[in-house]
Amino acid sequence: MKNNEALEQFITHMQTINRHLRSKVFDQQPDSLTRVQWLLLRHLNRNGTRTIGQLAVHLDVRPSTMSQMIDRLEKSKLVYRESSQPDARVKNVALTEEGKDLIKRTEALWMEALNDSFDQFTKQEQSELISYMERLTVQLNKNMRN
Amino acid sequence: MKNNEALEQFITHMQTINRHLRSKVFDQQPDSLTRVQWLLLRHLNRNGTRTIGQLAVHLDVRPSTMSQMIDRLEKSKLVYRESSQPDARVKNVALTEEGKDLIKRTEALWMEALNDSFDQFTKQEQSELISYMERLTVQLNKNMRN
DNA sequence: TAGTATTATATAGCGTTACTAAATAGGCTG
DNA sequence: CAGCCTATTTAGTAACGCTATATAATACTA
Repeated sequence: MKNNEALEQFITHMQTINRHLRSKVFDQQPDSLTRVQWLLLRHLNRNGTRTIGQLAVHLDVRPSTMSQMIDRLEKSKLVYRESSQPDARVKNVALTEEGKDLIKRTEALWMEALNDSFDQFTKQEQSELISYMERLTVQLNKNMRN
Repeated sequence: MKNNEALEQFITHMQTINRHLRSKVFDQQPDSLTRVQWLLLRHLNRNGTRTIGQLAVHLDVRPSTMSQMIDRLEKSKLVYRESSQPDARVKNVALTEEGKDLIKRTEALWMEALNDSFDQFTKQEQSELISYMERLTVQLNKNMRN
């Protein structure tokens, strides 16, 4: 198998799996959130309060984009902004109780479906897979710095 | 490592790596294409002519969305539609020469950057990683059918 | 074969995403 | 303190993505 072919297969699988991660069909939950909003809320739920800038970096969008996304989520009462210290320019974003409830309600089915597939691997296989991906992540992030 | 934690790490890495796959920063090419347009064009370049419906399934969007995306790419003279047989309703989409040129010009750097990271693995590791992802893909697609 | 149901795509409308440009306020440095 | 940089906001615009609807083509059934 030539290298280009291996890489191409990898890319294809990556894109396929990621579509599952993003798919609203996947979790089969009827709600009014967009895919991106859902992912953003989940990220906040898992990782806690984040600044606008951090969230923008995380999703690889401009801070202005993130600010406007947070506007809409604030309007929906799913997140709130609060000022931060020691830098008064920074705004932290956190989930409201309503936001937390929503994620909890909708995440379980999503996780379960992913787990159904992930569970086919042994513990060792899981570790190995994660190790590969971590190595890739590290290297890709390095390349981004160059 | 608890199962939920392993899965969470996997998800995080997946999302990080995929952001690289999608990032226009990643390929550092100045052009007027959006990320989604670029991915779509590349898909056509690699896989040849596809129907609107097929493309919609591939990107997990509605056919109407895809039709309008193709409208814009047709307007830019990067793709063209042509009727298909034996079903007269079906429209095939193919790259123009201009579209092909553009992808060729922009893809090399993108592939090279990915390869820089992928190359850290031995051939055996690559095969193993791809095998894991294939197993995941198959299982996830099965779950979608249920 | 006629009528009905289903399917592939197109079109329009609307909210969201994502970018750029510009602005404001805060922080840092010489 | 002035100038420069930074974090976020606001506005404008094109693209994305959905729903609703329409049209034409195909498939199915009595």
